[in-house]
Amino acid sequence: MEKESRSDVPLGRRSPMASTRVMVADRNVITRVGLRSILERNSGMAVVAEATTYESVIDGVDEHGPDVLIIDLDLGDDTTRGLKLCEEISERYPATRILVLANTLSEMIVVEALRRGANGYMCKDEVKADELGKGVKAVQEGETVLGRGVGSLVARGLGSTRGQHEHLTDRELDVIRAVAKGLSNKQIAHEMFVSESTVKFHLQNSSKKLNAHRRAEIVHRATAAGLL
Amino acid sequence: MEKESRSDVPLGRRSPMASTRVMVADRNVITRVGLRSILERNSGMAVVAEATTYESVIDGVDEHGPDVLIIDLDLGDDTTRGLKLCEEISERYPATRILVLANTLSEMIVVEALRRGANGYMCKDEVKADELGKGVKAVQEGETVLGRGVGSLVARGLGSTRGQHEHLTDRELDVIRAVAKGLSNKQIAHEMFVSESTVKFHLQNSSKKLNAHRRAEIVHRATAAGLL
DNA sequence: TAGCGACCTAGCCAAATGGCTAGGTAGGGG
DNA sequence: CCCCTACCTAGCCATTTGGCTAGGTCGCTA
Repeated sequence: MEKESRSDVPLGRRSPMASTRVMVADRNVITRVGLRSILERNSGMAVVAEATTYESVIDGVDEHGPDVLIIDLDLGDDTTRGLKLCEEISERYPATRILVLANTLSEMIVVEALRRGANGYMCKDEVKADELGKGVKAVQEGETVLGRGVGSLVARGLGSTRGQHEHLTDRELDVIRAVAKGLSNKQIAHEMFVSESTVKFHLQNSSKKLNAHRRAEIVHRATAAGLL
Repeated sequence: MEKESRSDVPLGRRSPMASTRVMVADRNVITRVGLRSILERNSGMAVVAEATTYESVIDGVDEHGPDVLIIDLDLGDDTTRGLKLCEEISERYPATRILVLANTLSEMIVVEALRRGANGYMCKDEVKADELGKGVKAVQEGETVLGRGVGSLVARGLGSTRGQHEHLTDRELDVIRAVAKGLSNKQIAHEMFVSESTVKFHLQNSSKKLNAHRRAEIVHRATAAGLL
């Protein structure tokens, strides 16, 4: 509790104890309660707000101006919305640091999140209790924190020549979702009111972006990345 | 299905306070802490043991003889091990009721778990705090509990003529995992030291069991079911 | 002992896919 | 205005697939 650093933080909002004010965004009650318990008990932090939907995150940040927002990108059916949320919050509320707490680990999502303003990324299943408090503190102080497993994953990715994740377009995702349902190109074409060629076109592009060579692999990677 | 019986509960083990003794098996610290907090605070239950690996679950049950074991089937890389664990515990320790607390919802897994001795199935992301306590109590008293979303899922499945989930064999899973990696039948055959025909054979069988018609769909369903 | 399930192999054929080249439009931003 | 992106379409051809029938062995259990 001996930090004060950043003078651009709205001091009026901070408690006299200068304890870190945290907001938790996660649809899972158990996780919310667990985080609150761990953070407040062991690290002397205060969870000042919770959110369970994409809509309510912004409101919570706006109202409570937390030092750190701990967020699970998957607050509904679409992880990409979580990514957009990171971008919006880091732009509109630069005083609030963002620590992503994910269920799954995907290089693509990690990189994308950091690129859009997240200051840390941890994996729920890997993290240990004491690392959480330390991570939050570090993020608050401006560091970039990568939890267990995350760091090595990203490092491996950086070493592999390609830095092009250029996310899938809406149309590509539509096609991939249809492929996952087991539809043929012809069926997908019919369902989307386009020609079979177009479907193949989108799939070819998806293949390149995901670095896959077979539709089964495309589905697998997209699923693992939480894009489905 | 409404039953009321429940005079067959082993009273001898219950504490004088009649408080429920719970064991939690989950690799995720946050979930463990959250469950403990919710159960002990709101429902007057006691979490007497925790486990984070398949190996330690049996030991914990044996040593503490909990009334209810709350378990996430995915305690490592292989959900099927969680299923086997259900079977073993319900056989060797019939006094301990099993409540599965899963991350994902898949009809196949739910049915399989219940068939192998689980007494309840809830989904982490759907369940509300008060439902947890009630669910644990109900399970302890011999009821079968299906959490939010789970019940309707199973009901839909039962209505749809087919009750054949006959789980995938080891070999079939091997093939599916290879398919997910984007390998062709030829490559898989080579990797597994069998003929291409055999690979096709396993895939045909997998298709029927999962009710899929394309390898992409097989991968998707297997993934959704947590078999990957 | 017969039956069953898991496993393995072969061959056939229509259909689907992957990988490519080579075009087109519409909208946004420098 | 031009460039870039997302989107859409066409055709070609080798390879892969889906779906089928028809065999075989092994080990377990009724």
